[in-house]
Amino acid sequence: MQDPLSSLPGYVLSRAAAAALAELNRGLAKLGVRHSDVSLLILVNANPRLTQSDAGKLLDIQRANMVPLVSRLLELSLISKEPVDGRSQGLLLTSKGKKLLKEAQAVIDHHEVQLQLLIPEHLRPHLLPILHALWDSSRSKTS
Amino acid sequence: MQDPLSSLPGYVLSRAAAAALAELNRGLAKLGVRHSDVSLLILVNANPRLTQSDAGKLLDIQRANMVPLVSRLLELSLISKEPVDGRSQGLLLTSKGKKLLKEAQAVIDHHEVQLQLLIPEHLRPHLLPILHALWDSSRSKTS
DNA sequence: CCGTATTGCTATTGCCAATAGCATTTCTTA
DNA sequence: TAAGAAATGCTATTGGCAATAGCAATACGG
Repeated sequence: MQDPLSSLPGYVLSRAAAAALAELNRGLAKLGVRHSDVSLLILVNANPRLTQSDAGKLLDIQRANMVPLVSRLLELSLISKEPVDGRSQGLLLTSKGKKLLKEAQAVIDHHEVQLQLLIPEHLRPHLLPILHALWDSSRSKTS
Repeated sequence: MQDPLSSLPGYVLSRAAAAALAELNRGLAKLGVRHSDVSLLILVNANPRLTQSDAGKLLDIQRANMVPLVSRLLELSLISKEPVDGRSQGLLLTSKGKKLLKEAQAVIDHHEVQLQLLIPEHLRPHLLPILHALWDSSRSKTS
């Protein structure tokens, strides 16, 4: 059986990412959240009163698509909104949100460790630089 | 602005893959196909009379999800079906499919080259081994 | 021959992203 | 300061892709 795809870095990149994401979501499912939820929680935790729009810019999620994401976290009482001015509202973690984030962090930490363990030791230091090289270029285009 | 996400390999992996995929799809859009279409075309080209089910196993796409994909390519006359036995049908590239694949290959080749160019030269040889390390582990779980 | 597995399919659901458009508020600057 | 431009949050819709459950027809194996 010929498999010309597994020699294409682009293809393997997608598959590796999909596998990692699926694995992460399996871990997060226990907490009732998805990876996108957690990425927002992490961001809000690090930047209290972050605007929904600004969070979207960092996460590369468009304003329109932030709405259901934020609504969901509001409904779960994981975040709250606090008016900043007449149109913007700063996001904050509730105590429930902080507690859940702590649990999610444990899941993520474990996930990241597992990821590293998959890679032969001598290649491990190169993982992040390579991925950043691939990602950062697209960032300069987008923003 | 704190960005705790960009130090997480798992997160950066997803973003890098998403960026690469989006870029590839931009290139393929001119041809009226998507990356998933092309991955199937490549596979069928390398393995004529491949069964839809077997292609799904290689691409990690479930049988049910292969249906719309194959239907689309049939409708575009890029592939054809040839009965193998009472239930299976082998997939074949039509001449139109071969022609389009050749154009798509050019797009992909260019895409893969660009990908490599983003990475500092001394890291380039490590790209594929690292990605395979991440991907292959999930393959042994799945199959 | 009979139970089991396989193949292709329908139908539905969920997640995530993209687009277009809208009302409100803020900023800019002439 | 008034007027145009930009930002913010939102609605509504669409598309791509994956997951699940279930079905009919066919093939396989003891």
